[in-house]
Amino acid sequence: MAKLPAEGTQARRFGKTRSAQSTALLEDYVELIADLLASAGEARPTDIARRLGVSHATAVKTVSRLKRAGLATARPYRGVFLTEKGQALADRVRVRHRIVVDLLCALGVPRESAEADAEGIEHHVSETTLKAFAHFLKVRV
Amino acid sequence: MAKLPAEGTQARRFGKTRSAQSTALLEDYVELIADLLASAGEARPTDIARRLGVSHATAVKTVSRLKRAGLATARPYRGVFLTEKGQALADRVRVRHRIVVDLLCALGVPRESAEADAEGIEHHVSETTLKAFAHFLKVRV
DNA sequence: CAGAAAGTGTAGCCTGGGCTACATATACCG
DNA sequence: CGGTATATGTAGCCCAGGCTACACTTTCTG
Repeated sequence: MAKLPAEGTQARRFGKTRSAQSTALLEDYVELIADLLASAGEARPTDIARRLGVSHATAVKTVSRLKRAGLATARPYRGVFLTEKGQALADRVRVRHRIVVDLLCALGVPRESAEADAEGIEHHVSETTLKAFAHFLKVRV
Repeated sequence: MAKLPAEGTQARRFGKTRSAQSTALLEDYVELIADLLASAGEARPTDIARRLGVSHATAVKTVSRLKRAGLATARPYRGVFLTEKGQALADRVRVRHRIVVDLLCALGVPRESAEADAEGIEHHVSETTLKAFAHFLKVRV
């Protein structure tokens, strides 16, 4: 609408959105694995699959992608663990998730919706935006 | 942490996020096509491709998915148009996009980042959350 | 401690969304 | 009006991320 952005700008944004999507899944897995390790002491493919609502085969396949990406380690029949890099990512993701949920709640979104939407939103929140969220929460709540 | 959600809840959220991703692209296309039709009078596959930063072949393929989904019509070498359904979707998407961008700006996110992040975020904002955003913008700005 | 149950892994299939390469259609001009 | 440049469409490839089916471990239990 009368905006007519220089075509390169929009293209760049879309590219970024696309690549964000490819890492989103890995972030979710890493976050969940960290959670399972912390709460249950182990992260088994079946647990992961159940929590994510996918088949165990899908979970196994994705875990092998995590390994390829250097985020996790796993030995057959012995559960999944995070590498340092994976753990660091999990920490970052958890912090970001909290902030997004808190922000939505602060804006009046009911807890349940906030949790659900945050799951999708969080992967697209840049550092800059995250800082703005955190700042808003600090001064405004 | 220590949350241990009933496993079904989280699974449902992830499922929703996944399906949101599959419609996200179609929403982007529809929005862009509406934009091109409004500003240039026509939407050609090559323009779409350029704006989205993909090859024209990809654009053509996706347009055919839009057709299958009943959102667009296109005749060979004659450009792309939206069906009523597609136009309605475009309108909804545009409104949502505006609200998300405005909200981010209201929270102190610089315009440039707001536009970029909104591109990814908007597809995951539920009706409920969108209403909360709109309400916040009304009372608070 | 053997057999059943539960978990794990592998293979093979499908769809979406990218790409390049090539062939065809349209449009623009000398 | 013919030829070049641009746009369009098609084919075929790749990878991610789902799935089911099947085979094999591990664990639990009578």
